[in-house]
Amino acid sequence: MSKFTTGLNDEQRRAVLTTEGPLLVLAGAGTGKTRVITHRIAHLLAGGVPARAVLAMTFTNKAAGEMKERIAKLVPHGAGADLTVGTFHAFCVKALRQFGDRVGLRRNFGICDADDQLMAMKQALRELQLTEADMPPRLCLSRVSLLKSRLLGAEGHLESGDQGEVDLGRAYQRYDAALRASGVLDFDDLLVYMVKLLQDRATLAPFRERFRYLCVDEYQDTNGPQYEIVRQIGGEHRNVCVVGDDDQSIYGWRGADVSKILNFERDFPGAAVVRLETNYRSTYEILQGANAVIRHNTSRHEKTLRSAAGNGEAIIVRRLRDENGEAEFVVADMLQRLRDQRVPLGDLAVLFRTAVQPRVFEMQLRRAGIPYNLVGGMSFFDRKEVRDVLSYLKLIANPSDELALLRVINTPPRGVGGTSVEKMLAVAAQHRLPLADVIARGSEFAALPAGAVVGARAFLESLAGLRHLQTGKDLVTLVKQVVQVVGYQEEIKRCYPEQVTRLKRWEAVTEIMNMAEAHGRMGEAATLASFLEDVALNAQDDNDKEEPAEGRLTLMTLHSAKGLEFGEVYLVGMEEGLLPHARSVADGNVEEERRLAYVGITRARRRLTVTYTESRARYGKRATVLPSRFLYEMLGKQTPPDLLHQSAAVAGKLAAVEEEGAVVAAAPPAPARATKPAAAAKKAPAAKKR
DNA sequence: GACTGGGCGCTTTTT
DNA sequence: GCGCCCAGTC
Repeated sequence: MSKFTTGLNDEQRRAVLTTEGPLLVLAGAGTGKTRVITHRIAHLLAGGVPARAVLAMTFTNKAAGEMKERIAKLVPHGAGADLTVGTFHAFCVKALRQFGDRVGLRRNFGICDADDQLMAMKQALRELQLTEADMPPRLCLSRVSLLKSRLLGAEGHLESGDQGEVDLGRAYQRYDAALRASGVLDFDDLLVYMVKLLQDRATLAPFRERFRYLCVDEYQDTNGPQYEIVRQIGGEHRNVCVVGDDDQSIYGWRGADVSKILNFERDFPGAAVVRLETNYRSTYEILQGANAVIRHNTSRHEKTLRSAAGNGEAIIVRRLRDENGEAEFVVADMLQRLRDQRVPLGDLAVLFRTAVQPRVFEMQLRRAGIPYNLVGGMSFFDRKEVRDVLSYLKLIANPSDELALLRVINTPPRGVGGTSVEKMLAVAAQHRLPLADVIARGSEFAALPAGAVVGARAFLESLAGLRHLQTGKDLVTLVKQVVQVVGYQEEIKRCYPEQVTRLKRWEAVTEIMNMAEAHGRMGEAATLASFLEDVALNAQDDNDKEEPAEGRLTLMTLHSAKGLEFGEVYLVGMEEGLLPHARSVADGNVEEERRLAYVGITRARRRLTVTYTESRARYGKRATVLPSRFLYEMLGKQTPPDLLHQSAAVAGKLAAVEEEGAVVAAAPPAPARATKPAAAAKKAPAAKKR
């Protein structure tokens, strides 16, 4: 026995005590997953395992932070200091900084974000003379990312008979070449290069020797390279504990591979399996609804959530006329809960499928004067000013960062327009020189417009002049000087005549200064490079901390709700076409949508309200909509076959439009509709007239 | 080279 | 219905 098992149920205890050999913990929503992981690690340490032998990997910084914090509370002061707890990406960056030269990386490689990726891809497509119509950059990027997340290179596509596929392969190659030339890696590369690194036995051996106990959180979200990293490091001693819930796998579209958790017992023969099914979060009624929905998925580990909390209120289902009515109802209901039931604001959340849905809710909430927090949306780091200033900094840290250079080469305008940049790039390609060198030696090349060269060169030289200010104590000075040297404040004034927007924009710039100041306090270890790395890897988190959690209600997508819980949840837009999303229906991904619905339902502790509408404005047009099949499932009803047909027809049309020209056999024509969508709602208890 | 309007096309977004 | 891209003007 161990003191770390007191207060745990039998299954949790078994998971904590099973320290040797492979272990799969299937942790349903709200079953105390984090508790098990943290107690298990504390138990390992108490049993004499040195902290430095433990490697725990998560997908988010938030999860990593929480894990560290909770372990620290369990073990004697300082005993957890040598644990390696972090995201896969952070772990890989650290390893690659140390050994990256073995796989052809520079020590000071940068990490590029989504925006840089898009720029690189656009550049690649331009070079290949592919128009955006032939090959939309975003789509191309997501396909390349998907390939990387399966550890696939471009080769397979280059030999394809299909021109589109060949183009994709070539774009993949050009894109990668652009990143390499800039000395940066994208997020997928961090994992892919780590796998490459571990392929070398001599490099792998010390990792295996050191990390004798592995733990992976949210294993259902593991992609190809991540799995490979776990398999390589843990493959010999096999002390690999993975924790996750296949029913909450909602990131398939970006490469997460549920089959990894479904096949764990095959991949690690002899694995112990623990199912955590006692839910400490929600009422019996809510879990009934959740179980009833998820039961309809076919490929899953069988699990049924049991409520430890006992009975509560029935799930409330409401049908509304349209999205405005939906928002009105929800906000009015919330107001009533706040006033009459004294429900704290922080206990309330509205969850939705798509980013356009919250708009009407925001309007209503503002009108009602209720403070809310919209999670997601544009992040601080997506703002133009932030991206611009960070690009200057990236250029100072790494003069060959061509992506950063291209972004700000004419910001503020310095006479280096698109045509000039094109010419410079052409010269660079022709002479196989970095863009920065072409600019520096501009006068040697007759083909270049003199004015543009002078402007670009002056810009690069002024940045180079600041390169000496890179240490921790000078980070803030550096940012201030950069902003001053390029004249960014004036640029903001020029672009935004309105005082209010101007101030907001400038605020973002000063916020970077604050971040630099905070980072500088790390002391000697703080450098410009470490600052940029921190920003790249922790961007999302810094966004989160802005939220004054209490005293605001939450609006967020189902995706961002995973892992959270709220006293009272409004799951809105429970309609065919929205949840499940029409696109997913068309692609045959209804099971992942069902998991999304399941995630939504299981966020609620004591009260769940599900709403759907009769009509909804979509792409500016109003259309009649049907209640979601998941609603029927949740209520234990047969989904009308009609509804599925109609939904498939709508989805089919969408797909046909998208694959223009392709002969897509649309679903059979919708039968004469006669379903009464209200039927489901009528049965639902507690539906009250407003 | 820098600024304005018409046209198109749309999920989700841990790092 | 909104934003983003490109094409057209000054």
